[in-house]
Amino acid sequence: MNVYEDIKTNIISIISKLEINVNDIIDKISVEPPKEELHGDISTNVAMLLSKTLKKPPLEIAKIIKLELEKNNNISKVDIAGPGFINLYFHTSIWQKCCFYILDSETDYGRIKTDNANKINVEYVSANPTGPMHIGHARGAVFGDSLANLLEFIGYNVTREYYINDAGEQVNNLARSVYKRYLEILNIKTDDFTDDLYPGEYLVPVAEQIVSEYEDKYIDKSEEDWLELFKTISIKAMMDVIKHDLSLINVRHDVFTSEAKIHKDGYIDKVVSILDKKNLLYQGVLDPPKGKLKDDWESRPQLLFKSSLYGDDIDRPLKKSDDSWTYFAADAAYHYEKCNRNYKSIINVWGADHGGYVKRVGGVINAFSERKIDFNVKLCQLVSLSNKGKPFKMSKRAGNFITMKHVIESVGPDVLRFIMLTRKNDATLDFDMDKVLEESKENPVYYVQYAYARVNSLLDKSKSLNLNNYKIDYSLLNNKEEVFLMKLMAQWPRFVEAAAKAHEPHRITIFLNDLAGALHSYWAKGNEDEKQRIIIEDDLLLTRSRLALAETVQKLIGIGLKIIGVQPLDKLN
RNA sequence: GCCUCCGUAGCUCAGCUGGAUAGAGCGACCGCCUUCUAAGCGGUAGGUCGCAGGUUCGAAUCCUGCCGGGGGUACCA
Repeated sequence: MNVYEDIKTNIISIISKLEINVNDIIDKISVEPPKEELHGDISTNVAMLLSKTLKKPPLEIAKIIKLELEKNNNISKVDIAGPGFINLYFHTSIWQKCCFYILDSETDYGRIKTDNANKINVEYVSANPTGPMHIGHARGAVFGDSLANLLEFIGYNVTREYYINDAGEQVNNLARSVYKRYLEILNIKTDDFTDDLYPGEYLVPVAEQIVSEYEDKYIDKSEEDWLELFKTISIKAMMDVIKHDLSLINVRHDVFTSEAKIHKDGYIDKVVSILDKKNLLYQGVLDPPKGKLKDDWESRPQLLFKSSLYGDDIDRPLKKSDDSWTYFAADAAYHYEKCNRNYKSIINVWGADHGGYVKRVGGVINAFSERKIDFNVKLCQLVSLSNKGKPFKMSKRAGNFITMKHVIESVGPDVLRFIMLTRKNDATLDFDMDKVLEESKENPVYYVQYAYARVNSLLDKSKSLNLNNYKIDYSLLNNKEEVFLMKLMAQWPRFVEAAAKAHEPHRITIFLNDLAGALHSYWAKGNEDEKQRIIIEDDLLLTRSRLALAETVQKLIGIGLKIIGVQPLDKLN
């Protein structure tokens, strides 16, 4: 049951009797609650939209539509206001009906049945397997996972994917770093860690594992003898760490794709020949970048992809000066492989520092799919971690590198997940580890969880009252706070759908915050006036009905929390 | 230089893809616990939506140009 959708259908059927092409304006028709309460329950702009095509003033069109809408039994009053808005007022019974539907329905309110053909791929996290995850990775992980949940909720068949960057120089450096730790454990002197290596302590256990298995077999061997083995073991160990950390915040993936395998399976050659056939490759010389020129910049011809045809600033190289493939070449191959899996839509969740990469990957996807696959990159801006207002300056060198695991251990997975979704992805986010645990409205997580828990305490309290002997009667619920709650919940389906289509899971936390606030207000009325309490022992029919409303709110909060992956709490302390 | 994101109350930010008189929390000030959980509620004060143009019935929202801040700027991943 979706009141807004029903009214839109009603409006469309009305205007389709007029001599116009409804499809032209169907997406522009707004059917939404007006900001101003005085403007009714639902407002629509349809008369203003039709004004141009019908060549009549909006007010005249509004009058015609008004007459038709007045035939709808749920509507108590239709007003025409301002430049041509049509404002609808509903009988309270429709909100009561909707509320009953939410509570009674076995499926989650607002959920749309899965359409298996509607395949969508969401790639997120994809942290390099060179070390544990930090707070920035956490944002991408939570955002991506919640977005995947959200898309699933509105009926997409979602594949959750992780791209493992297990090829190239950085994983060789990982292996070299582990080799140094290996020598250290065996008391063999080595040089200090150079800039390109990973000095973190977290590699020591990996080296210990190798020592216990192979002893000193590799101490005096040359790199080519141990590199592959060390690399394989280290990458696996790091992926295990990452997967474990992700499991702590309930983030999971369906598919892990290995960059090394993309190389090995010959996808790059395939892609190069496809792009070449489409006349999108050439040998060329790039202009030096403007601004500060790097010391080692040299002008030379190289194999380039015509990404500038797809909105990129310049064409992008596929081969390095040593004739090996660039990261982009492998990434192009990876996305080609992804495109072959029949997704209608591909979403990549990246850190903002990869922003410059969007156009070229979009370019190859458009090239492969003939622009048929909808490609979206969601960039998550930086997270600045602080404690009691003082920013943490993180540097791997100084050893004050704060891992995601550390944050989870100090604030818990629910707080971490919720806070990560209190801002939209393209705004920077301040994460204060201390503030986030405060017992106040400063902390939106508990504000929502408290609302959920409060309903539980009502349920406990009411157990002895044998309320099941009474039948829920929502028509008893018509005071201001009650109707407000019901109207707010009726908006959920359109809200959740809009959030999913905009790829903005943070809107769920905002909705939950509003809903929790409305419940807290309702509750507080009972502090001012005993008759406004939910449990009233000498009116059990009313108690039963009010309690049902509270349960409905609780149920909807539970549905919303599930999308953002936060556990509801039955009790707060 | 170029690309990109951000700029809304003292602070941190929402604003439902163009709607009517711009909202919330924190901070400030004033109230509410013999009460279903006060991690809560109510109220007051606080705005040139960075600036200037443009698009139209209508702009915080879309376009252009500035100003300020973050990120990115061949051969890393």
